[in-house]
Amino acid sequence: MGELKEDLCLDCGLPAALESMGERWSFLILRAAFNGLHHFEEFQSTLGIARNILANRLGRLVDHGILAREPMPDDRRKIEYRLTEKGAALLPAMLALRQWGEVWETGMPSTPVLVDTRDEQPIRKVSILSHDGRELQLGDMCWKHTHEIKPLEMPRLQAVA
Amino acid sequence: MGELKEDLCLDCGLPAALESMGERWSFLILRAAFNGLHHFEEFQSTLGIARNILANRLGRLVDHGILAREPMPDDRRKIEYRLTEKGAALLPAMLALRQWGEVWETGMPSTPVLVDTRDEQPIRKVSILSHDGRELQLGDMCWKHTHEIKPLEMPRLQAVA
DNA sequence: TGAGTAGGTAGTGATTCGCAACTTAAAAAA
DNA sequence: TTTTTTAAGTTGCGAATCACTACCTACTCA
Repeated sequence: MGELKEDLCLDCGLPAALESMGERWSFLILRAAFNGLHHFEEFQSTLGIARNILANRLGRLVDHGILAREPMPDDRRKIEYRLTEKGAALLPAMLALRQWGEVWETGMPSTPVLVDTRDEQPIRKVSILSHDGRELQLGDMCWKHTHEIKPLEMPRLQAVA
Repeated sequence: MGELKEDLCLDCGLPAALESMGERWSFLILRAAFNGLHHFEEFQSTLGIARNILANRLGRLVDHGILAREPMPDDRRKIEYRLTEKGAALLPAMLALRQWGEVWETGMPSTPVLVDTRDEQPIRKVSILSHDGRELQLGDMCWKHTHEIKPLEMPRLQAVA
């Protein structure tokens, strides 16, 4: 991929994120991992991905610290790929994309669905919230440079001391 | 791209979403659109993308209804690409991915940042919330099939009638 | 009418992709 | 112990996609 102009490359997490997740299969492999798959052959037969591409993508995800690669102690041929903390942190992005696909492409809810273990109720739609918890649409927001942002005035209760 | 096995292909919005957004440049073009860019040359000079690839991606995003293509009335050479409702709905996914990149790749906040127009405070981190608003981590959730989910018992106030 | 500009196409070589066949090392079976 | 099976890759090859440069075509403006 060509290089971005500096001001769009250095200061935004998106190109950085795409460095590891910008390839088509990466998301699907990761989704399978979130669904509890751990082994090469599981990914391969479930996704129908070519073996060399799968090997390449798993390697890349491991290189980026998104998956951890570990031979199983009881059968050292078996390699377990499991999500790292960094990989697990991609869940909101994955879900947001999946939910978008449900609403705007397939028109139906996906299965299976993530539920809160506590009460088995489905999670909310991923959305954008203001600092005080209101849901925001694109029209409710604008772009500011970091230095333009004023710290929030807190109710000064324990302040002065 | 090869075809997925049916049970992973038909019932999930993610592969559907990747059909339009699975290519590397798509996210970056869309980010530029969210940042207020509207014209071919703006995208080209800002992103440094090859012209034919840009033309191809813009066309594809238009085909998928994510961008709308409209010649400007005052100068009909000029074409305006603007986000459709469907395109704007990708913002949570884009932000989630960008925030992930900030935390796990660049290690610094991106600029510019989205703020609530009302109070100019930055938005919250995109996260996963339970139906009643608690923030959930991966360990707090599990997968269920749709038919296994029981409707939530509501406090029966106006129920019986 | 001629110059400039916005938005694209065309040609070309490098890279990536998907498929099938092969490899390697460990485990299980005989 | 030898043979077979299995998990996880690697290799080779043709097809598709990519990026780079140059060219093209409307339309506008002087």
